[in-house]
Amino acid sequence: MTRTKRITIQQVADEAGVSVQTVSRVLNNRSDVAIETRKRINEIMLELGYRPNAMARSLASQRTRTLGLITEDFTDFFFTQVIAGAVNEAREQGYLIMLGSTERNLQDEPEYIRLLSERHVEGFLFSRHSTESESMYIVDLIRKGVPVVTTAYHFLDHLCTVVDVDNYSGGRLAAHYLIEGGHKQFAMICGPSRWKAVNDRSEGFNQELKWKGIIIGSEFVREGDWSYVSGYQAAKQLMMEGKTFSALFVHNDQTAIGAMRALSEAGLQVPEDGSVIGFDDIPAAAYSDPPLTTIRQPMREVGAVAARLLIQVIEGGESKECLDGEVLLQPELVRRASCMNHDI
Amino acid sequence: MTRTKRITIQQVADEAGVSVQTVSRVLNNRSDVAIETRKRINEIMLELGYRPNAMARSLASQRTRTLGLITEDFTDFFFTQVIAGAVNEAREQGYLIMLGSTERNLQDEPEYIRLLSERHVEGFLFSRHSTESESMYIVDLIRKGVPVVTTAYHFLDHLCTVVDVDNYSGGRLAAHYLIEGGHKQFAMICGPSRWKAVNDRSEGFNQELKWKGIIIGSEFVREGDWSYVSGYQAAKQLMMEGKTFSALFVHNDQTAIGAMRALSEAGLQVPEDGSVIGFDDIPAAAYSDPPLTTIRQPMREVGAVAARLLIQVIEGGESKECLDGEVLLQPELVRRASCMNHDI
DNA sequence: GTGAAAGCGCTAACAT
DNA sequence: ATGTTAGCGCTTTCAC
Repeated sequence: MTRTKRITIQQVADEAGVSVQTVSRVLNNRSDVAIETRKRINEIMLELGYRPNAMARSLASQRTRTLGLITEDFTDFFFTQVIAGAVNEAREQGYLIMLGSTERNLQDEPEYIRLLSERHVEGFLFSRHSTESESMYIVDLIRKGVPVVTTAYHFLDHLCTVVDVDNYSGGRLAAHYLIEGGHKQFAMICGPSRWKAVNDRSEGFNQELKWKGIIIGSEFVREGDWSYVSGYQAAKQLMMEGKTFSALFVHNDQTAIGAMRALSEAGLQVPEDGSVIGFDDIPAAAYSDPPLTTIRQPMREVGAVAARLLIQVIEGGESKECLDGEVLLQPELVRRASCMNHDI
Repeated sequence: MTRTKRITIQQVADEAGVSVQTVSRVLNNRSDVAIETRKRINEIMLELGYRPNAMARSLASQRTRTLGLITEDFTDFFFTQVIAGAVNEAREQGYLIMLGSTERNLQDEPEYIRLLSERHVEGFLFSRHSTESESMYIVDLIRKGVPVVTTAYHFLDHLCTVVDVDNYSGGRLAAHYLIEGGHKQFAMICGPSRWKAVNDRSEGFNQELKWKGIIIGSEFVREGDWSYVSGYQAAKQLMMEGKTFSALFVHNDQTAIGAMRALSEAGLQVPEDGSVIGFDDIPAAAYSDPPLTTIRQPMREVGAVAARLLIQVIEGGESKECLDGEVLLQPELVRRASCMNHDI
C-alpha cells in the first residue's frame, strides 16, 4: 500500500507563519482567532489539501465522534432499517457508526463490545428484540457509565434508554380498524409469547375489543413463530377446528401472508370471506395476494431517534428524562386490500 | 459522561516492573519476550482489566484495522446482505467496519469518503450497482493508492477489484432449466437496460437458448424497472398483445411476483399454463403464490469475498491477480413451484 | 489574539 | 530478552 505522507497541522502552520496552536483553533472553530488569520489559514489548508488526522485528534481530545452499533440479525428487515436510520441520523450530527453483529453467535457480543471499546466509541446502540434474558455485558457497560441506548430491547429495571414501537397502540389500531369495518368475530395469530412485543400487541388488541364488549376466546388465538409457514399452519388449524371468524389479526406480515395462503387454499376469499391484517409493513406486504393491510412500524425512525438520544446523552452528559426512559414511536395503519369494510 | 480513567500500558509496566516496551511486545504477540515475563504481564493485564487504546496504537503504528463501507441503499436486500457478509468476514480477520450511506443523496459520497479518510480507514468497500457514470471520487481514491474494492460496481478500465455475481451464468442457468423442462416458447422481462447486470443476464439467457437453436424475438422481451408493478404491467401487456409463451424469465424476484400476479388475474395458472423463473431469491420468493423458482445470488458471499480481498490488498501491499481483477461468484438455481417440468 | 510546553497512549528503531 | 529514546499529529493549559 502506498503510504502517502499526509499534510500535518505543522506544515499548515509553517506555511501560514503561525503556530500549530492557531491552526488548531481554526480547525476547531474557536472564536479567538483574528478573522484575517483565520481566512489565511483556511486558504492554506485548502491549498495544501490538509485533512486533519482523526486519530491524533481523538487521542488528544478523548473524543472519537464514533458510535458502536451491535445488531442481532441482518436478515430481518426491522434491523436493517434501524441501522439505516441510525447511520443517517448519526451522520447528520457529525458521528460515524462502527458495526457489529451477533447474528452468528451471541457469544460475539462481548468480543464486539471489547473491540469497539478499544476503539473508544463514545456510546453503544444495541438493536435487538426483547426475548432472551438480559445481557450482562450490556448491563456491565451501563454500570460503567458508558452511554447505551437500545432499540426494542427492554431491561426490566429501565437500566437504559430504549426506543421502540408502541406495540400496544399498534394492537389497538388493528382492532379499531377491524371493528370500524363492521367485524364481529375475531381471531389472532400471535408471535412467540416470550416476546414482549407479542404481549403488548395482544394486550392492545384485546383491550380495544373489550371496550366494545368483545372478548375473544383462547380457542381463537394461535401462536406462530413469525414464519410464513407458522401462519399457514395456524390458519389451517383454525379452519379445521371449525372456528369461524371474519377478521384475523396476525402479529407480523410474513405470518399473515402464510395465513392468507391457507385461507385461499381453503377456498376462502380474502377479504370477502375473511379480512386479514398484519404487522410490520415489510416490502412483500405491498405485493402479496391480496396486498396486505398492516400496522406499519416506523423502523428507520426508531433507529434515528435512538442515535439522536445516544448522542444527546454523550454530549449533554445527562438528559434526565431520557437517560432511563422509554421512547415509544407510534405505528401507523396502512390500508390495502386484505381487509373488508362492511359498513361501506 | 463519566470519563473513567482507563488503565494504560504504563501502569501495567510499572506493576510488572518492566518497561512499557516489554508490555507492548506482549500486546503485539512478539516472540522476543521471555515466556515467564509474558505470562506475568498477561496476568497483570487481566488483573488490572487493561484495555489497549486503539487510537494511540493507530497513531503510533499507522494502522487502524478499520474498513469503510459505503452502501447505496439499505432498503435493497442485496445491499444489506453484502454488508452482513462484509462485517462478519472483516471481524474474522480482526477488522471493524465503519458505515456510510449515499441513499439519501449521492452527494453524500465525497463527504463520507472524507470523514472515513480522516479516521484513517485502511480501505474502502463500495456497495452499489453499475448504472450511473463512474464516480470520480472513487477514481480519485484509487489513483491515490487507497485500497478499494467494489461489489457489483464495475469500472470500464478495471480500475479496481470488483466482486459480483456471475449474471451471465445466472441467465444461462435460467434458460438451461427451462429448456430442460421441455419449454419451447420463451419470454423475458428484464431490468433497466442501462444496468450491466441486466445485459449480462439477458446475454446468458439468450446464448443458452441459441445453442439450442432458439431465438426469442424482441416482441417477447419487455423492460421493467425492478418493481413489482412493472412486472405486473409487462406481463399484462404481453398477454394483451397475444404473445404466447410457456416460460417467462424475469430479471428479479419482485418483478417476477408482479408478473405472476398478472398471469393469475388473466386466469392463467402458474406453472401449469406458464412457468416463471425469477432472479435474486429474496425472502418473499419463498412464499409467493406459487413459491418462486429463482436464481439465487450469493449476496453475503459477495460481501465476504469483497472484504477478504480488500484486507488482502491492505496487508499484502499487492496481490497481482486480484488488484484489478473481477471476481465472479456463481449463482444457484432454487427450484420451487413456479416452474413446470414437462418431461416428468 | 497568539505562542510555548506538555502530554494523550502507544509503537519503532535502536541500543544493550 | 529487555530498556531507552523519539516520535505519531493533534489538543490542552497556561503564559504573554
